[in-house]
Amino acid sequence: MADKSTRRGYHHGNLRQTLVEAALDLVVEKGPQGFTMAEAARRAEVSPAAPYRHFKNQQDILSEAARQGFLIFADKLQLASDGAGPDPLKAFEATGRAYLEFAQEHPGYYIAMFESSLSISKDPDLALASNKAMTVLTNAAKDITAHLPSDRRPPASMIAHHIWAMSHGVVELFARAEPGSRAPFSPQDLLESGTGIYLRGLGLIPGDS
Amino acid sequence: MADKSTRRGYHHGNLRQTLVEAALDLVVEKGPQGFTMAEAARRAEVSPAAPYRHFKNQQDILSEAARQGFLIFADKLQLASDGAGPDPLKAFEATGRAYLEFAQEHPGYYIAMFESSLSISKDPDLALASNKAMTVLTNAAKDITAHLPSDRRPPASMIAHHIWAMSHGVVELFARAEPGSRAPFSPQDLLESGTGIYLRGLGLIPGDS
DNA sequence: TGTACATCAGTGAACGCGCGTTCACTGATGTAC
DNA sequence: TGTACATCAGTGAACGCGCGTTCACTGATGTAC
Repeated sequence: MADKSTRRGYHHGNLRQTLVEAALDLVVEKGPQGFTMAEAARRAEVSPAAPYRHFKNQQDILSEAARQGFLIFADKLQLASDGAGPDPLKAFEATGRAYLEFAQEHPGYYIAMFESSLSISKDPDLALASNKAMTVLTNAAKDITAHLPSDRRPPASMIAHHIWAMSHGVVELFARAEPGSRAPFSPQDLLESGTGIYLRGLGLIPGDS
Repeated sequence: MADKSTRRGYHHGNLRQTLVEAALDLVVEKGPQGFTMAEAARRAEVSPAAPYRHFKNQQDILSEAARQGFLIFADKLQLASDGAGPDPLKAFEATGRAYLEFAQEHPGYYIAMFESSLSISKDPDLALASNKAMTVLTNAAKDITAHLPSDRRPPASMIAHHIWAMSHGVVELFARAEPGSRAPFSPQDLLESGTGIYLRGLGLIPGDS
């Protein structure tokens, strides 16, 4: 209907973020390495040289995408944790659900963050954002272990790593696959039941019920 | 010292497997998409056209690599399970350790199998090999749940999926990273402690000890 | 309010490159008799 | 054992392609006075 190039003069106005979003789409469509500078520029309807006004190089766009992703991710986890009421166990479970939800709602961010093999430690901004997310998870773990007798209390960060690993595994193996291909269980059910059994193992859920 | 092209006449003799191995190396060095037909041929010291005598196209090499990987993987898991003695719990734990070991010993296979985004369901041979591995895991799960009261016994395949997810998560997040970057715990410790807590949650390990 | 000028954010053409794949070919090997 | 011939497994040159990045440029915007 409308002219495609409406309201676009010589300057784009929002090219930086548009490029990041193009990268996110591309990474979802073609895999973490399927993203190219040229295609991103094409989708943003600018010349192939334009992106270099905003990013040093190809890595740099992905890096920025991952950074944004970690921040949104951390926020979402925090929000879920905070909004689950006073019971730290409920908060922890809500955080796990939020993890999976994030991966499904924002596959592009998730891929940029965890599958594009950029070295987090090399980019301070990225490291900061990543740590922020990890901290939310670790805090949630701290809250649930606070009630455990100290002789049966594993380090909170270890628990956080366990849950992170299981969540990530569920996302990669069962949430990304073609529907029905790999599991007779939904990713949600798998993560919920898995963390449930795990939490019982910690002594936080009674044997029955 | 020796002439590099010693004992290589017009025919290579073992090009098919050599190419698969080159692909495995490349995939480790440059990521799942970093593998190229041309580079694989170069490493095998044949012309760029030679690979097409053995493989239909690029996908086809990766597919074959993954297929081999699944078979070796299944064997290794089975061997670990069988060799752990009569206690099914020990067998299950040994299987988990074998999973991680495989990923560390054969990163190329692991990447081809789980990170190169080939659709397993499209290649029957690949599906067969993949199922074989999954079956080993499920059987190990079946054996440990056999002793549980039936009202507290989750489906074996669900348990298998849980353990698979956690193992995969540990591999991807903590075993592949640059040393010391992400975790204060070794991948081995993380997986061992994680499955330990999980098995306690199933009621298979007593509360203490 | 108006003007000169610096700076910003685009353009478009070009570069060199490596890739996947195909083609007609040829050397080596295996087999029927 | 020897020979004719089919088949197998290589070669090397070529194709068209899309990519990342750079360059000198130019149009648009913001600012000092």
